[in-house]
Amino acid sequence: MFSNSLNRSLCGENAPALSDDELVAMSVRELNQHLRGLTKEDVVRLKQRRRTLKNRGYAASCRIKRVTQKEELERQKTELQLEVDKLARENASMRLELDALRAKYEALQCFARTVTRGPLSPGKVATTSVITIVNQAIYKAFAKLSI
Amino acid sequence: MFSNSLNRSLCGENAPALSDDELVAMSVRELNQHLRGLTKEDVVRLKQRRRTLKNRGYAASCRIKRVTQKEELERQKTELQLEVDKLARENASMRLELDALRAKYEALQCFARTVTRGPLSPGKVATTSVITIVNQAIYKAFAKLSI
DNA sequence: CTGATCAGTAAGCAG
DNA sequence: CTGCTTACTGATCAG
Repeated sequence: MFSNSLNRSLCGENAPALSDDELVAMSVRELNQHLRGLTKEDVVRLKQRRRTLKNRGYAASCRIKRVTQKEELERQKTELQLEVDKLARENASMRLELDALRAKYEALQCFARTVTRGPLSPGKVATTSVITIVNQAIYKAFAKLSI
Repeated sequence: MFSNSLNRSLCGENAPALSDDELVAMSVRELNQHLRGLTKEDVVRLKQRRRTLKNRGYAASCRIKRVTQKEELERQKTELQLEVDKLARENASMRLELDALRAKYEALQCFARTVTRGPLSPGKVATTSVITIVNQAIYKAFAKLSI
């Protein structure tokens, strides 16, 4: 907002009349060297100008930090949303798998119960026909289960 | 930052010398009434003061909005994190259930295959002993499966 | 014109 | 003192 190139022309006296960039980048030791032979008032003025320039920079970093943190927050939010979606998909597919398996298991269990219902007793029925019945049941059920 | 209560005492002349709060809350129509009989310069000054006061308020809302949005973002992030945790737990328990059911299913399937291995043929083995073998196998396997 | 936002400034706090 | 943050201000932009 302010022109740095004007600083030199403003001080026609001695001292190279530091630009804003030079002044703000200067170390304390360097600054003290440039302070030699200046009025106490000028020293205060120069130090205040330096402080103001520094503040300008601090304010800028503060703003940058603020937007950076906001972006980081939004990034994390997006990441979490993706994870939620992924887990939800896994969840749904597992639920389907579980239901399907439960159905298959129950069918197989049902068949097994059929096979074992009323333990086969020899002599009660003609054994040959019992065997035939068992075999038929087994083939029918297992075909249905595609075992 | 500035004392509003001082405004009245600063203008000893006519006009009640509006406080900041009054000036900023005033409608344009009300403002025009207070503008009667003032220097063109004073009118400009008063309008500028009003604009500055308004700006002060705008800046405050802007800051409030900023922190509100940040808090909202963090709230959403927390919410998503909770959902991730919940889904992950559901996921883990379903995976366990699925594995357990798969094991049970495979055991039952294994038993079923044993029962049906080499379809029973009458006459090849004494039917009575075949039936006994089948029953034993059934009871043993089903006991293990706790059907 | 009104409201919102940006960049600069000073005040004030913390290290 | 240095660095950061906040409130205020004027400039500027959008509606």
